[in-house]
Amino acid sequence: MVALPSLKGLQAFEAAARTGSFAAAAEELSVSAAAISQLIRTVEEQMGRKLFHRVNRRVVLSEAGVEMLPRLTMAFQEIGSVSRELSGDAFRPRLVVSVPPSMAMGWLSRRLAGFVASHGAADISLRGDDDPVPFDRELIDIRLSYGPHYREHPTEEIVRDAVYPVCAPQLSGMIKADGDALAGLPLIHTDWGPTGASFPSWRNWFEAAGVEPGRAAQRGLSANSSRAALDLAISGLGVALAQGVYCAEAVEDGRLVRPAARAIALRQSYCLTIPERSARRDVVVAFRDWLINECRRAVGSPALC
Amino acid sequence: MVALPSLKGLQAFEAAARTGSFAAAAEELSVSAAAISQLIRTVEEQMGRKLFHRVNRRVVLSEAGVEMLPRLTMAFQEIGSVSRELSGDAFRPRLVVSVPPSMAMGWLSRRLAGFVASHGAADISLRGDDDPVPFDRELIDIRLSYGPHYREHPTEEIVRDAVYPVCAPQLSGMIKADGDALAGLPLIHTDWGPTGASFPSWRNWFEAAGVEPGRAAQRGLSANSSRAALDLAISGLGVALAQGVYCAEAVEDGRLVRPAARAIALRQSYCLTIPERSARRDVVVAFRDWLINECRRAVGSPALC
DNA sequence: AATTTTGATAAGCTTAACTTATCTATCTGC
DNA sequence: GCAGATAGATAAGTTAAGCTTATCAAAATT
Repeated sequence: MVALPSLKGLQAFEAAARTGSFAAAAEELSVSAAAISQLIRTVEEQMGRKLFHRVNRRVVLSEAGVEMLPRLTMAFQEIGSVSRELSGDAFRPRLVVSVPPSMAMGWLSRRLAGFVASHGAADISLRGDDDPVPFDRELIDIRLSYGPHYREHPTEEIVRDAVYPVCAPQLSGMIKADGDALAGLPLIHTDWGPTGASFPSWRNWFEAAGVEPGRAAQRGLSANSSRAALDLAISGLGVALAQGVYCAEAVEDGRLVRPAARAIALRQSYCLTIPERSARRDVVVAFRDWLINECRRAVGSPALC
Repeated sequence: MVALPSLKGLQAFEAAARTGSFAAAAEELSVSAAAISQLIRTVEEQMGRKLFHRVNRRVVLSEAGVEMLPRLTMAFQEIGSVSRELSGDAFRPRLVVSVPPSMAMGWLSRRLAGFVASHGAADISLRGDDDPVPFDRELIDIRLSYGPHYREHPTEEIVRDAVYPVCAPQLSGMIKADGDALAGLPLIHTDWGPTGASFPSWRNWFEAAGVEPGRAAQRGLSANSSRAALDLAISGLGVALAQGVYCAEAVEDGRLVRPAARAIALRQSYCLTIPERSARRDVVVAFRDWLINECRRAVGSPALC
């Protein structure tokens, strides 16, 4: 940062530009109107550019001023908000969590109450984002993603998941031996979305099982999210190829069964990325530990076949 | 804003916390170390809270300090960046445009060069977002969405689109009379996604055409985006139900034909939302005019049947 | 053990930031 | 059209926020 102009000057400009009058800005900052006038003149000199057009004892923002105002407003608002929280007697830490959209919707939001219960209250912002996420612009504290993107930030592999067939118990009557076990059952295809472009399809599963898929692997229902596919499976509409994280719970409590044991490990692990700046914050560390635990518990052991 | 503590004090704190040392902060801000020490002490007194733990002639950030540092860093960076742009001899205006993901990918990114060519250079950030979008956090200047969300910001209806069947010219050989024209053709189903939850399906189209859809309306290919559906149609794999904006161009240049004339108007118009703060910026106004024009041209007249 | 480094504190100085006062152009209400 | 109010510019003088230098002490470094 070289030769930053006076912060007070910029603050005066911001207030004057936002309110549209030097007088109003003076009132807002509890100083005299003359002070505002001088500060802004100084900034204009330092910048070498007019920020206001003086016309008829009235001021209108110059183009440069119009362009820059929103960003300054945001910055000063953030500073004000930080100081207010800091001077209050207690502050709630903020935690910005980003996960793939499919997780944000059901899986994580259902479990989040558990974290809030076991740790203190925090202002948690849960975001469903596809990679890549803008860590700095959004001040994201922790990101869960499939595979290690973000070489520029410390990243750890959490757990390697697998996909395997699941269906409702009613459907499992038709099961024969592994391999062509699924011959008669309707298949549910999942459109994994951008996050899971490399996820196995039914075709891959049949290949791994050493079975000629026949026509079955092409037809059937399809859903455009893991979540939707699972719901269809639970409703008994077919066999879905599901990730352990999402379905292990339902398998354990009996809503789903595994008509065939073969699982295909995903090519990459789930990864946790925490930018340097957030790594030392207590909430972030606590959330990291909690999340890793939840992920491993969710995947469970049954996935490993 | 009541009793904001000294901006310089916060700036000193930010630099010291980020670099981890008063001495380094002093160097960065080109002042003496004593100045930093005093400024930070003052801020701590005003806040009524320690920001650093003094231990052994060394300082470590307090919890409060750790929590607040990233936000302050971002705010001061933004201020620095604004001033640098302002004091440079020319500044490129920033323009943050948000559209539904399906538009960001192909439709808009292909046309954007046209805007850049006809107007000056600008730092354009093109975002594909689902509604609702966080106008203020992201400083979005202009948002195109399907239907009027955002009552809190000035919003205008741009154009009402329609969906109609399109297919590759090779497929159109099998066309009979309107109505059951599509009887023999494979249908491509589109998963409109959250943006277009209310978009018409093939079932709706057949109903509007007064034809019993039979089994055809249920089977066939499906794609999880308008874009993908159109690509399939152009490849000759079937008839897609497409929005005018996306397909009018391909219809005009002959890559697609309309095997049946009936179109269904969408329930809502495309809407443009521009928050107050951005409404007076030149780039924003120019982009608004350009975008409206592009949308209307893209929809074209053939949609209106 | 000597040297360097880092932060705290004190005393005093500089000047950015502020106030008050005065002036002028414009708008408002009769 | 004329008082009165209003908004900003400018000048001159004041204040205190912010700065420096100097000194000290604890630790780390050599």
